[in-house]
Amino acid sequence: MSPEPGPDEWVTGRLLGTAARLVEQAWNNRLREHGVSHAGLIVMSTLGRGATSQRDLADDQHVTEQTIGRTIAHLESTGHVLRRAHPTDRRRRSVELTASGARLLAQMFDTGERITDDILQANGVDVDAFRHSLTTLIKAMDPIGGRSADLPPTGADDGDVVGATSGKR
Amino acid sequence: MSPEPGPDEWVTGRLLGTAARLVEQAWNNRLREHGVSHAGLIVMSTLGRGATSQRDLADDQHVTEQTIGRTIAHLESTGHVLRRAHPTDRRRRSVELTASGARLLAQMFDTGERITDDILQANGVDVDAFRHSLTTLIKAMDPIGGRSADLPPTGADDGDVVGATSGKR
DNA sequence: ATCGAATGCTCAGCATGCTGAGCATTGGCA
DNA sequence: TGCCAATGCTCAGCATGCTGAGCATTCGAT
Repeated sequence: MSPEPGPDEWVTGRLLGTAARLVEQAWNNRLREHGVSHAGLIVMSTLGRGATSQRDLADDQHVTEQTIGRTIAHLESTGHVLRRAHPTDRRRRSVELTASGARLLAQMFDTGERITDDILQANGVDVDAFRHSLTTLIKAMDPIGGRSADLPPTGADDGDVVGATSGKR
Repeated sequence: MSPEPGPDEWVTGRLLGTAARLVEQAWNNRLREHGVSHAGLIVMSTLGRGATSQRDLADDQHVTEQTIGRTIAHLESTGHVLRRAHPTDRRRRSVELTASGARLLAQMFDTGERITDDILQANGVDVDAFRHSLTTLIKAMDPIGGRSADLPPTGADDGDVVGATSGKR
């Protein structure tokens, strides 16, 4: 018979999903006591570079505006984030960190949790190459091309992070 | 100390999540017309190797039994899968493919969609190394160690029914 | 200046994940 | 043999994703 999980190709997607889930879980376990989720932390880390609209956040995270809207609503309800009128465009809502949010972010920053990279390195995996593969895949598969835009360039060595796709659409 | 998206480590989890989401989406778009989700397809592909319990499926997919239970309920409601009493253990429910489910699986098998690997290869990424990195990460992070075990090794022989392991399309 | 398309956001509804609780069956040990 | 922990599954409830629809604002072309 066919004791195979399917075309070889299927394996990659499966592994990707499992790995992402495990990493997210690990983060959530560490973040639970602070009342924030992994998704929330990522949003907050982006906001740490300055206020933006939900639209820009959605593009940056590669999720829909509905999803980002709800996540932000949660962050807002816990007081980590604030939504106010956008200075020039009344359709938009400007999102920014509150003092409490900034404090939490800084705290997480300091602990500098290393959940994945140490494990990879300890097992002889080239982390940079691994990240590059992921970035390549994302760039190639992203349906909305390079919509994410005017976030300030990330200062450090993370060369080609997702959000770095330039070119406002 | 600069406008960074967080410790460098954060980037990996972010990329992983985004990539997994994009791949899942791509699959779902292709599977929608068949009334199956990516998660469902993966379950079905495992069942293609023979009936098992929900417990074993959960371990195999690295998700909780509650999650697998609901996914299977959906597959059952669309007639792709069947649950019956387990032959020896009345706590368990034996899950197996129906004729319709097997047909759909074979069909997806034949088309042999290549969503990720071609892209990676076209961009000079070593797919095997990429998979190896993912597997390493999963093995190291999996909280339930090696509970998923008694399923036949995935890569075994190749006298498969529809012979679509690769090379197609 | 006006009208229609594009854009930004929200609500409603569905699917996958997870945790927490609770029920039935098994299985090990006194 | 009898009892209690472990195991397999389900229900309830929450969070993140997505699609589809609908509303308000802005932009662009006439």
